Amino acid sequence: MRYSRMLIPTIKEAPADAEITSHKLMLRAGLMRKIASGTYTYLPLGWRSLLKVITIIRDEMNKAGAQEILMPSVQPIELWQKTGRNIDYGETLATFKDRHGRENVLAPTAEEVVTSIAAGEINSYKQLPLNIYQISFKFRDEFRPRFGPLRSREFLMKDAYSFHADETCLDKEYWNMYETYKRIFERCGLDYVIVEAESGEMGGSGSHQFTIPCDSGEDIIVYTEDSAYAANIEKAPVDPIPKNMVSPQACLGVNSPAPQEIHTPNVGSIDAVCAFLKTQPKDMIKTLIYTSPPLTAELKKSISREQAKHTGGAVIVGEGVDYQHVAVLVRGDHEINPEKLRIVLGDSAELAEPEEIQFITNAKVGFAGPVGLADKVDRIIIDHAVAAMAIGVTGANKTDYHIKNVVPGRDFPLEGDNVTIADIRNAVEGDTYNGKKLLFKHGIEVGQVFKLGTKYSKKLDCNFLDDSGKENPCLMGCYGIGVNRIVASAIELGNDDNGIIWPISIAPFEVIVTSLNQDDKDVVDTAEKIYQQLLDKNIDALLDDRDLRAGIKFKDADLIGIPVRVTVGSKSVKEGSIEIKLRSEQQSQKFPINDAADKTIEIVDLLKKQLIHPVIPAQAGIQG
RNA sequence: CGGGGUGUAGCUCAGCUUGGCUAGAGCGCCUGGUUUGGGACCAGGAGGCCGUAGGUUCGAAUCCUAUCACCCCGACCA
Repeated sequence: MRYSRMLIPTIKEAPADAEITSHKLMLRAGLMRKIASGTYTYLPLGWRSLLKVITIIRDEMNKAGAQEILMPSVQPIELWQKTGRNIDYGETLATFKDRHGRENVLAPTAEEVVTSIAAGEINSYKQLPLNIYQISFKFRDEFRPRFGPLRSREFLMKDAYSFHADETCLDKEYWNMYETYKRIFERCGLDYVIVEAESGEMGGSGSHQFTIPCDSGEDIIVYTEDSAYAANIEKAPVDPIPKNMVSPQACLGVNSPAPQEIHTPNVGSIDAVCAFLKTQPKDMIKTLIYTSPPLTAELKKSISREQAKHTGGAVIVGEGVDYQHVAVLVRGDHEINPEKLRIVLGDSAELAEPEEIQFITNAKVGFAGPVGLADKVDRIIIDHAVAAMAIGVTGANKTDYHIKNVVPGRDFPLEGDNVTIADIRNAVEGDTYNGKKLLFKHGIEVGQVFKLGTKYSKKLDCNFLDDSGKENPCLMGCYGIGVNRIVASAIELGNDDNGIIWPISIAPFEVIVTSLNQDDKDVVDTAEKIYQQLLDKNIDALLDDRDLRAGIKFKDADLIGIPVRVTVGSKSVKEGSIEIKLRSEQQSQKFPINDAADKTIEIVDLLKKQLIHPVIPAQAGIQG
């Protein structure tokens, strides 16, 4: 490709709305342009990188025995209603009505479609296992798109789905994909970490996440100090805090002073209460009221204060569904982990509406507490750390009042039919797991493998006949990779003040031949010759043939981050040589013109070999 | 969705508090000349319904109202 003919609109200053390095550089290097919030056009250089990633993924997936297909982006909502995921996805699922009034969704993923396809085509165990995948655009109407391609509304995803007759077979394919993913990320030149993950809305059990550790990542990975265990924050378990470690006052137990109600007018927040009572968040007990399962949007709208009053009792009965109210207790300095809570509950839950809370606690939001709450809710779930508290401050279930000297176990029950003590909060600094200190790091999730089990096959009748003629639902696995995120995280990892430093495997070009003096025929001819030689040897080369000053060409080459630069200028050509410089190094090296192409090819090969990175720390003894 | 902020030239922004504008700067772009190994210099030039719609006023980029778009923060707040 000739630079003079290519659309590479580099800019000196980054547009004001770019925050993080990769986003800024992708705009500055002319890889993409924003068209609206969370939607981007990929320009020639950006698309080239994406295509290179796609090629690597496709190659490895095919080698692993998966077959590529293509599913539609527009899917009928009926499929989603069958699995109930139109509710789970909520607003993130973009829907529209077509001219006939049929409701469609813009695919955020494709479990429904692929399972319904498989349901139609799979009849016998003899057709199993099967692994099919696609690389296509997905759409998620993100609550808040940000960080450019890291959280965009439209993005490229590789999604693979496998079907199996038994657990052993699923397990085997799961690890096959796991190993395939390792190869993919290695070939992309990324340092990655594998962590245990919750399977989230996908359902099922068994999941690992492939994460690129870097500060701009939105995910938090948690690992033990000896790196023996790593998980994401949604999953990471914490050891219970031993009671006697909490406070010397623990021994006071029932001898603690009696609970005392205090007037705390308009003091709702933890911080405000702490300031008012001169206490600390860790000495407070937060009481949150959840509704499980979450109310539908219609039901939420229909809750008015009047209706709440008349609902009577803690249970709101929807159409054939029992809605439970659950009080969840965590320490003031801790955060509830929705995934852990979901597992304990066995169902998803959402914070209750203010009207419900008011009805249950008899107080404005901000003054709920566990004392006397047991009869008013269906369940109470208490975090280990709260159970271990000697004494604490809570809301009084009375507007503008709190209670101090509340002793868990004395002033509210720690056991009973509807009381559960469990690990339901996020790990924080200072926590341990298996007695080992937990450490934290930000990361970008670039891939995830799941065992889905029969969640989708049961709902969509994806069955097969086994060798005894009995019908069974297929066991499924699913495996996703965010293509745009790979490109963005490569830039997060590889950059300096001058611009991008690509891994050679996903760079838009492997080599840039910089022709410095367009008015010097020897220079032009030499550059042209080397460029042609490289093309002949299948090197992905860009010839900078623009009639511009040297400085601009160097700056642009650095900004767009081409790994190898061959510089052809008047001075060196006169003495029969050219220079080769790596983007990642400061110094260039001179070589005779005749050796230029061979030497360049040698360097490109070397860079490719160096891509194989060791897996850094903590992927644990998870495997096998 | 709640809170905060910003919309002025392709990009980065000034001007708005205290209306007087025939709207500015730097970068980028076009022309000519001098330069030419790390984003050159000089001269000339093109480019804006000041996000949009109303309103106040002799007069609005500036004040008021509405609306749209974009950016940042936000589970709780017990």
